[in-house]
Amino acid sequence: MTKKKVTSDDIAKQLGVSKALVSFVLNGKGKEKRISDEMCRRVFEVAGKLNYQPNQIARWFRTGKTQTIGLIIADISNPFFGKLGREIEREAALQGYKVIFCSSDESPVKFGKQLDMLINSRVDGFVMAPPPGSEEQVKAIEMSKLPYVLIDRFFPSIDSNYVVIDNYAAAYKATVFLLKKGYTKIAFLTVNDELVTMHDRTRGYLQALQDSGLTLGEKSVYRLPFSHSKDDVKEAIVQLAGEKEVGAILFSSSKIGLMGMEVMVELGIRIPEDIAIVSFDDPDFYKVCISPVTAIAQPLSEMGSTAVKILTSEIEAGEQDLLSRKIVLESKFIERKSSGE
Amino acid sequence: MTKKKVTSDDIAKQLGVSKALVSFVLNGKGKEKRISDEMCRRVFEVAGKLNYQPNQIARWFRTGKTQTIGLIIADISNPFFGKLGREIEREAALQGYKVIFCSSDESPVKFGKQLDMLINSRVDGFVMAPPPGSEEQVKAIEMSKLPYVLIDRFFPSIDSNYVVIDNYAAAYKATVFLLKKGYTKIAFLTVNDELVTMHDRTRGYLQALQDSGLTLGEKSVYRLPFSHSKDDVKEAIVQLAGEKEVGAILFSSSKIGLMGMEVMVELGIRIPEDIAIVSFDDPDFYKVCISPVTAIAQPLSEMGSTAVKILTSEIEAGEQDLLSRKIVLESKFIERKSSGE
DNA sequence: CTGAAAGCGCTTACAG
DNA sequence: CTGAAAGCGCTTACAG
Repeated sequence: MTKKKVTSDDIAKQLGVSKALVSFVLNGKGKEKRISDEMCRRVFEVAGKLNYQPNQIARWFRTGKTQTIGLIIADISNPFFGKLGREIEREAALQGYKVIFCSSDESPVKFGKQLDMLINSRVDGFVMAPPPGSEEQVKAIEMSKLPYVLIDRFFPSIDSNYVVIDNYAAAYKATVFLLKKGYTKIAFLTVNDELVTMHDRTRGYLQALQDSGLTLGEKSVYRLPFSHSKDDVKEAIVQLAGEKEVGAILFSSSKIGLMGMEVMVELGIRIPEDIAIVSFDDPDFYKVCISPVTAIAQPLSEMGSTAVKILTSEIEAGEQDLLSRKIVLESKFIERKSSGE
Repeated sequence: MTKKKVTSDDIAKQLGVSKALVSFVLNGKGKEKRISDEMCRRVFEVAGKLNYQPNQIARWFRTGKTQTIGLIIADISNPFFGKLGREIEREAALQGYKVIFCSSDESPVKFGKQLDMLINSRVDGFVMAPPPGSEEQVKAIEMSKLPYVLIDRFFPSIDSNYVVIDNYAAAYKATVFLLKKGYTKIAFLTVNDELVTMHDRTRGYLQALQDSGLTLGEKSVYRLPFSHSKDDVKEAIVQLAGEKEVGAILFSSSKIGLMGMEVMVELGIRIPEDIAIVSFDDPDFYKVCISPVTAIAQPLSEMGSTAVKILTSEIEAGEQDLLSRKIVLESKFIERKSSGE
């Protein structure tokens, strides 16, 4: 168990050849460079005997590639991003990439700093869910010439790769579902409505109401402040349950759905007897909630692996495709008890 | 918006000085090296004007430090590790480190590969929750001379840094709590009992039963197979609810607790009327479960930040402390409805 | 007190 | 077809 790191030069010296030859052989270019089989065999033999571990940093430095992906999501402790992150890690590993995780907390400033840090760390590319109001930061990536794929969100003003679901259709469908159940007073509780992703959900909801001939309209969309706290949710729910006499609520994410349920439990509002609920996202625990939650499940596994595949193909192509890949996947509606009989 | 990367040499040439001087100034060693204030000012000025971004890889290569921590947990999509990972990321960022996330899926083989990959990527150290049976892999880290801190778990056979909670005491307390509620038939559902962490929970549970004069003992400990599926949990629960006529179950983790509740919902077993439950861990959703879950909350924030602080202090000290830091934190018992009146 | 030179460990273009 | 040499962009020990 020696302490000294063995380098390619050590192998070369021991064999009386140049370290260039060692490098060729170890990188599988022996054939290509017409190095004799016997020599190749001996290089591998000595490398194994010395337990040679190439210094990756030297390689990165030389090649400019780090085999690293920068991932920026809102918050890794949010189960939605946890599942997504897991898939991204899995697919990246499959392709020989490691991933640096960053949580932006939906702050454009933090996001910008993380982006700079990752660019300076010479990641090969990014997968990210940019926070609201971060168009400038995203555009600035262009300067670095690094490829990136947006996930869960995108900006209409930026022509980029992205992987999202059809949010409009999903919200429309969920709202129609509640209407068919007989609910007429349906509220929509959301946050980050500036993001297309979220706004498409709002649009889908409103359109479904309109198409049904109801005119509750805008009044029933509750846009929570940017950094929403449980108190904000509470205030909204108190109003909805009280004067608004709402019969059902559609939550625009599981994070807000969870907060909503917490508040309802505290206030003694029964689900679905007093108020029925449907929620975007489908974390595992929705099955065991106070009333199992009717959910709009996103194909997180497919979203994550698709994003990574697009990214690595661009990294390996050496430059960005002229054509951005814009992937829109379908979600799955899962009925449970929270939406009533 | 030029494409060419600016290097420290560009700044040096423009000022007619050596790039060494530029390096000194930019690294805040101007004073130390007695470089005139005027020169320092000009260096910063030109660096700003050229929008100089030092090539971190070159720096890493030169210094051998990457300002990167390797984090290996079981599964980032598990809320327990999600919260923990979030705290680790936060504290690491505070200290100027980025973190590469790896999920081992509790596989020693995968874990070993991730370790090798991270060592070759020259991370500065590790924070990890090693899977059962990975003693050899952990010991192998010694060869790399890299510092590491275990989290949530440790191996009695390895003298290392670690941060855990007092699992024995927590399980003991939870069991006594159930006994005081009047339950006499209490089962303990667990997995990975080979890990001290988990085994300490088992011991605490058994000791509490013994101290109370009850002799249900071993028979009520259900050790699920290593890679437990919902079917395994179902089988156990069916037995417990049926012939065993158990009145309460203590779950050894939130992952298994969630599965347990799913099964109970499917089987129509009411909580706590038919069977009361208490669970280790306290994910957010425990508050809104079918019956809000009485939980043993771990201080995840403190665990994460403590682990990172120990690690970075060792990284910066240049070598491992002779004394391993073994931190045992307290957990918090939170009573909710799932444990009955 | 200041600055030129060496060198980290690879890969690859190029000369023989 | 093979191998010696250059060079990636920093930092720091060392000579002046």
